[in-house]
Amino acid sequence: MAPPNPTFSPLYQQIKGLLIQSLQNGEWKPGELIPSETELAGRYGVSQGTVRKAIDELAAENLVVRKQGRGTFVATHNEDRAQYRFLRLVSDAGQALVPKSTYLSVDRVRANTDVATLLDIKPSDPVFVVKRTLGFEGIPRIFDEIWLPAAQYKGLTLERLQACDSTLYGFLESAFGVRMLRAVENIKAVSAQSEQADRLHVPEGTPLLMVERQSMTYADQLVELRRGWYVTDQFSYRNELY
Amino acid sequence: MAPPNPTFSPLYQQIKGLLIQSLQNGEWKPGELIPSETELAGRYGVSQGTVRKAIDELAAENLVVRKQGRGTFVATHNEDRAQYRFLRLVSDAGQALVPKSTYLSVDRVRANTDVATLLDIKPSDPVFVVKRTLGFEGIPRIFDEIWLPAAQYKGLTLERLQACDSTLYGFLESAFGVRMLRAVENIKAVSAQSEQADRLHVPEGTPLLMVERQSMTYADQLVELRRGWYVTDQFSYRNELY
DNA sequence: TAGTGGTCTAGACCACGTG
DNA sequence: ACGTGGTCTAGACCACTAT
Repeated sequence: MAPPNPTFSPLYQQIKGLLIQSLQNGEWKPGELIPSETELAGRYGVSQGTVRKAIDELAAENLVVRKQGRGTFVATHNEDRAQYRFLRLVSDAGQALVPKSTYLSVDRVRANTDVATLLDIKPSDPVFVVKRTLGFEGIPRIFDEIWLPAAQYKGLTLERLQACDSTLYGFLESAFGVRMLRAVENIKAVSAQSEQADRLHVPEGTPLLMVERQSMTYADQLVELRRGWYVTDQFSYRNELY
Repeated sequence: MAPPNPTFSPLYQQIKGLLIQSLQNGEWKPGELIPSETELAGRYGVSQGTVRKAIDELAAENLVVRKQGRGTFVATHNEDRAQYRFLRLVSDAGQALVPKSTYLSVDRVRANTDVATLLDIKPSDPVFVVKRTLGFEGIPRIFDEIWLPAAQYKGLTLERLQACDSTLYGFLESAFGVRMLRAVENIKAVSAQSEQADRLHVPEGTPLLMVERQSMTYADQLVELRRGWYVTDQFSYRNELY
């Protein structure tokens, strides 16, 4: 007899929202243990199964990591073997590849309209431009140009990047509290222009994979734009479809 | 006091296995409704919640599709709006793209070692080679070479492909009962060779995205190998990372 | 109105990791 | 031995779809 509720939202979704808030406001930091399911159930006044379903979704989105017998941890780009979580490369021989990065430059500039649009900021807002290469066995095979809205990365310098021995995302997470949660990539084939050819030690005109990535943190806020040029004669970009 | 079971397998995983068997042996065909959760619970002698968790995983893997109030259906490459489930392209303007395919040839040949390895069959086993283009607004922008182990596609001809107005996967599903469930892609940038340049109306040497896809059906059995060359100056290959 | 999947609960027990 | 997440159950109720 009761009318159906047009704005129905499952309890576990609301709990999920509360958990995301606690993650976002830093109540639980990357790498830390969050309270147990029963404790959270008590805190929010719901059953343990409802908390479980909320955490299930967070785990599916890689915001947290469950470890049986130990607890649930906030996901981190550091110290996990989740290094290079977003970079899926396989060598032609079929092995996974671990690149080594070399930072070339960091500049503070004003965003052009192109970059501003893709970062959802105002044109002429300040951004850092980071250039680097990723190499395998000493040979640079990826050249990245990375735009970071300056507002969220105050104090970024080339020296700090070069001094850091973790992943870029690991560094940005621990130094600026910016957590990369999700990204969208658009991939094309292009011809190497002079700068790319130079950085990658290939002739101009060499076909390169161009990967444009927009990365997001909580609430889908854009916090990185990146264009990478890949020399793919020894390896491939790997993707799985379901 | 009881010793832990080293070969522990959750009940819902076993149920999932039974459900997959029924899907595989054709008890429920693509597009059909499968029995309700309560009925399956009765059949297997478990609770409805256990069946639910099994079906949850099948739905997450796109083997079945749940529709609230109606039931659970076997996934299909036909009649769904799940057309081109594995092809994620976006135009530079940001819209999704719906290609139109043109079949060029079908040949029955013996697999070379390269193809045989990637299809997990014996060299010199017979395979069909299908060539086609995908176009947008009449302009061919993707050239595909598709290898299909002949054993599973008896009677495939160019005429049948040309006569069919559904997706390739939709056709292979209804004509041969082969369901593409999962695929792995390796992507590179290459220079257009003569055949590709010819088919795609671009000069030789044009940078092309080369997408090599291995497709699998139940039990991860390889049932397709495909190499596609994409002219990516008007659109991109889209990928989402989590 | 009947049947389906979707949510929520409460409680029991198991497997895993750590002391 | 203890606490955690993981499984399983049984039952109640809600939302959606079809008839």
